[in-house]
Amino acid sequence: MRLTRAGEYAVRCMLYLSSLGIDKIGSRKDIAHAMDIPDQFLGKIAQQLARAGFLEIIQGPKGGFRLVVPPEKLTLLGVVEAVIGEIYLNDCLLRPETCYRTPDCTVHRVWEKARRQLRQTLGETTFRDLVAEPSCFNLYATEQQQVN
Amino acid sequence: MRLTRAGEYAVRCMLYLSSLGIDKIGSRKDIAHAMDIPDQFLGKIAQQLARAGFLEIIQGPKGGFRLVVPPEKLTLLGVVEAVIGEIYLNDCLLRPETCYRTPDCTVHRVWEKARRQLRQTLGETTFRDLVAEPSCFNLYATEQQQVN
DNA sequence: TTTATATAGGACAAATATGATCCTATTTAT
DNA sequence: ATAAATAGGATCATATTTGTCCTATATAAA
Repeated sequence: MRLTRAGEYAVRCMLYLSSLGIDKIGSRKDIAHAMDIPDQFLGKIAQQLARAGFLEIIQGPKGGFRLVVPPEKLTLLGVVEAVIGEIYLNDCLLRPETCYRTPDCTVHRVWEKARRQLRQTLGETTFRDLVAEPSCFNLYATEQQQVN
Repeated sequence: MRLTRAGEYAVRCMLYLSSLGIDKIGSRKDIAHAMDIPDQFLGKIAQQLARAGFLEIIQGPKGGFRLVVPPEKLTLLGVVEAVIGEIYLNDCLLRPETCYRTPDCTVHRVWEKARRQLRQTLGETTFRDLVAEPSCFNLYATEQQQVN
């Protein structure tokens, strides 16, 4: 019941790009190094983030990733779910057909509430919020920014 | 980010025992059949629930499992965590040493809040609540009860 | 227009986690 | 004593996760 590495890496990547700001390209190698993400793996994750419409991938020399959604429109929930899929906390909610009396099952209702709260909390957190104050990783991004 | 089968089975097992009430023994086979849990697997899970002090395992003929905690003292959180371990939603919280500035990391704080809410919601739900109204599975238990 | 740089994306491999079963030992009611 | 029931170690099967390799493709710059 824990966020996967891929999900964690996605958040780091978007933290980096958010601190760069919109329209500025970060190379895959730079991001991978700064945020401690395996380079090739980051490529895969970026594809998912691109499909979700959060970043644009630029090929060729001077290529890399570019944020296309302003950080204040980008939520933690969106980024995480783009990579791990929509969050369900139990099978019962994901596959109601396996459940006998879904609508009024008490257990069901508790998990539904838990899920709603979780997605609410992640959903109301934007990357603007996250980058505004120091986080475990955005210090790397700012270092990088000064170097360039 | 989903509850494991083992966790789900543990909940079902405790639902059954809660509806039986304290001091009444349910055989492993009966529980497995009624709640649709693989018989041997249920054995393993029961061991964990026994270690957590939620049920007692009785060997020999007429053996089985017996609830030792009143359903109103038994929470969904307790049962789930007895089987899958304490809930953390990301590695960052589980292993703060891998994190560079744990205390004031913004990302960290969001996950911490999410975790607190989740554990709160699961923790305030008791098995008395769950058995009081119909759930996906307690109908089996009551059928069983009538048969015996 | 060629070359070098950078990512894309399919295939695949390794590691880990999960789900479940087999088998012998042990407990206990009768 | 015997039979019924669970314990618990070992093991297997499967799914998921985390990557890496390799060829193709795009593009900036000489």
